[in-house]
Amino acid sequence: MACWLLKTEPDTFSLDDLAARPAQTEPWDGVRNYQARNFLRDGMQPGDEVFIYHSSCAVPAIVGLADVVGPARPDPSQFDPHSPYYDPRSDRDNPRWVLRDIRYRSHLPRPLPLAELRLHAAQLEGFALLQRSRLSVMPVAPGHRNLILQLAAGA
DNA sequence: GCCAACGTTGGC
DNA sequence: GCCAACGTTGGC
Repeated sequence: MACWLLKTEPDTFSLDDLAARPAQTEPWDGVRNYQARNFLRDGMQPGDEVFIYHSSCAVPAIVGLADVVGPARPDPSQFDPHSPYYDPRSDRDNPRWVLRDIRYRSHLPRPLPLAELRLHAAQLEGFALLQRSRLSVMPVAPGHRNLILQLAAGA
């Protein structure tokens, strides 16, 4: 079972917001980057594990865990002219953008700040989050996943 | 608020 | 198909 990381701006939608949703589940919409889209659409499987990361905030950090629920499906916001995610060039018969439904699992024992992850850069080599990547959906290698859980659980 | 990184757009 | 200009992300 694969592991992923999703970025979100907590001012817009936080882990707490996810936990407060009906069925603690939210359509993860608004992804408008092709590489991220491909991970969402082609990489993820139902049941996969997801780290939730808070970006563009006082302490950017990995804050919790969630699960992928069900298959990829077209992101309705791409067809909504009033949505900030509207894409007039997307074709209804061949939608360009997809979303996944994401269900809350847990908060980490403590948030794990990006600055702290950087202290372990050697062990996290290849982790897209540390390479100033603008990717909002990225894979997490098993070894990296275990280290993250270990750090969040420990000192 | 600054600015570096970097993905996307569009002229040629 | 190249690549410069542009816009956005996101840490600091």
